[in-house]
Amino acid sequence: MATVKDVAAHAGVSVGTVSKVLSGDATVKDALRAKVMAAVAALEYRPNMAARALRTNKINVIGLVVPDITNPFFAQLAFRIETEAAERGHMVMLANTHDDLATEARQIAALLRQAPRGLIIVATSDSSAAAGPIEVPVVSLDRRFQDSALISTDHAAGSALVAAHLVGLGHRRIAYLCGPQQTEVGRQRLNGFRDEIARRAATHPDLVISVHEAQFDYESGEQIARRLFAQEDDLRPTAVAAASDQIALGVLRAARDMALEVPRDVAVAGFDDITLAALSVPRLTTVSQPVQALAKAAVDRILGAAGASPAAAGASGDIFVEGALVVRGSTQARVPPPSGSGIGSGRV
Amino acid sequence: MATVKDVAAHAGVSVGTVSKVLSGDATVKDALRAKVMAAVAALEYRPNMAARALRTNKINVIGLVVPDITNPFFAQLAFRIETEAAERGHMVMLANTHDDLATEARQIAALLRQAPRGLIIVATSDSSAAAGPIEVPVVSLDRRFQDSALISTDHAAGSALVAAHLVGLGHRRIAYLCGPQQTEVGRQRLNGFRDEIARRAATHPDLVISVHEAQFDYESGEQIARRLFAQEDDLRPTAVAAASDQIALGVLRAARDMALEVPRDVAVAGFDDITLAALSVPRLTTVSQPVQALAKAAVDRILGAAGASPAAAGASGDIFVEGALVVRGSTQARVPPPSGSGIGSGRV
DNA sequence: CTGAAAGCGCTTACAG
DNA sequence: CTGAAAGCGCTTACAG
Repeated sequence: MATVKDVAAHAGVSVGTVSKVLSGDATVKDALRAKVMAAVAALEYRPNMAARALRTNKINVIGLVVPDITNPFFAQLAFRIETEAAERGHMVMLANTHDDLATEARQIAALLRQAPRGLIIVATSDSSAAAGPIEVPVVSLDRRFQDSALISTDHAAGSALVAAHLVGLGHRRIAYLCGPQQTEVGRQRLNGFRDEIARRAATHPDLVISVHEAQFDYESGEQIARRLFAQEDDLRPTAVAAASDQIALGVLRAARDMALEVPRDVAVAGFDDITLAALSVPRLTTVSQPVQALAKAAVDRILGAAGASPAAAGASGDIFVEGALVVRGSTQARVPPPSGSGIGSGRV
Repeated sequence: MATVKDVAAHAGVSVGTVSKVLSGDATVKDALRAKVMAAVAALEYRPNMAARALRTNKINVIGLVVPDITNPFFAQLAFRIETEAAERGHMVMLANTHDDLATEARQIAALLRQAPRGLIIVATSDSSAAAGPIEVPVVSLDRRFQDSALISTDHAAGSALVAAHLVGLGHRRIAYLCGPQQTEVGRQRLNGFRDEIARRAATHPDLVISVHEAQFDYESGEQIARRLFAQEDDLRPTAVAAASDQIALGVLRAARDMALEVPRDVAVAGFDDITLAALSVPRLTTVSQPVQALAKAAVDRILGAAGASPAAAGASGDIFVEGALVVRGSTQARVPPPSGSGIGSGRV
């Protein structure tokens, strides 16, 4: 491997000049610059990153910590983060914590030893233990790590979109299958949904909501839905919104088993827009998480936003990005939209 | 950050001794070792990886190049590789090529600049262009990169397992939906299936196989299956094996649409064992790829197998790992097993 | 068994 | 505008 020394000799200049040319120092005269560039090309010189890192004490690497890259949502985040980082000349070091606190601590320590530009951490679901001050920028993604700033989907706003959609379709008896209330995500999604329903109840006095706590999984969704669907027709909800697509898929299964047709007999909506949501029968109305925006915000935080909007962050430094309602076959109008709202008012 | 110098001063020894203790040099006397360790603990000393890398010219990092980490199979490989590497004290740098040749070349160059221990590459589907000699160990995973050794599932053997399973269940009229024959995977899976059928035909003269080329996707599977299922009962295959789960899922859909019950009217089997395979109705019989063994073999190749089996590699250095047949609800016996084979002979 | 010293490849004040 | 020199933190022959 050629070094700056070789390049300097080949170009007939000092190593200092080579270094300046390489770093784009504007004070180098064009003639010298050209000679150096020629030598760089001739020798196929590639800078030694370790030496540069030792000298400057920073390396173009971002550490990414996730519970399990096998989770499709985390894989999507990782994909976007890596792509964004690559565009800005940085590599990504990946670490899985297996959703285990001790492993998380170990992985973070290992990452820190590489002296990365910063850390993007999707924390383990157990609240993460404090682990001594970290000298590089750290940002939490999706799940908060210690007291670092959080970047996540605006779960409450997303749930509100679903609530508004269902009410707009004419549903008045709605069941909400919330996630575990000891999780922040579970709470925020429920709050957003309930608040929006409360707002709508002002103009729709007949609006009724029932809330049922589920796990974020298929089974609990199916189980709760079976109970709901076993009720008489005029008690049964006409729409079921779930705190996750997994739950909603379970609801879909229960409906099919109990000979209820979706969306004719009951509308169903989820949250997350996992791949399966577009493959179910019928396809699932849901809220897609703004993966790319989340990834970009996280990388911007570490590398410094180049022309980004620092205003997006609140005083706490937290950033919440709005998801988008994706309307598919599992929801449809119960009654025609009020004539006053005009043609197409049912679209979102 | 404390340095070796600080530790040396704190322990009252030279930096050379500190370094020796840290590297586990056995010649250091216990008394000194203890003093050094105490200083390390007191100062919370953490070695500077950049300095170590500069000096030794190697860094405990493995580069991993995949087309797209969002692909569940690659995500699983990445998860296992990272876990395996972490256990051996190494970090993983992740790069996505977006299945684009130019991006692949750029990502590999970027990775190489970090002077990693080696590169594990899942090549882009287009044959990868040569890109100058690479100085570190490189191993291809799943898809061959240039002329580097390949580690992959033994696709032919896996297909043979499916063929043997179906014949063993009593099927004599079998359709095989192969993958694109310009892909190596497509060819190997077809060859393995066809060879096993040919072998069985020796003892089952009535065994008939028809082969139909599909893409590795849902749609082409559904489309071909519709044609197959439109045939009269005594021409229609009693079993359909597909070169991928995606294809098989399409077959399942076609069967449902045409009122054929799986597995009663027709047995269906796939390949890959994607997550969806265990969620379909009925659940899909398939071949699971030995992800963990593949990952371990790849890491062993880069880091040097600690007590592994070098004998596993052929002369070419290629390693093929056998997948496992996973029997689920989509296949079942057409006829009782021959009495000679005893109870339970139908199990695999 | 331990220490002193060189040197890995780079960047960065500092002279000139 | 360019060059000479120090030094980042570590490891490793080499003396002793």
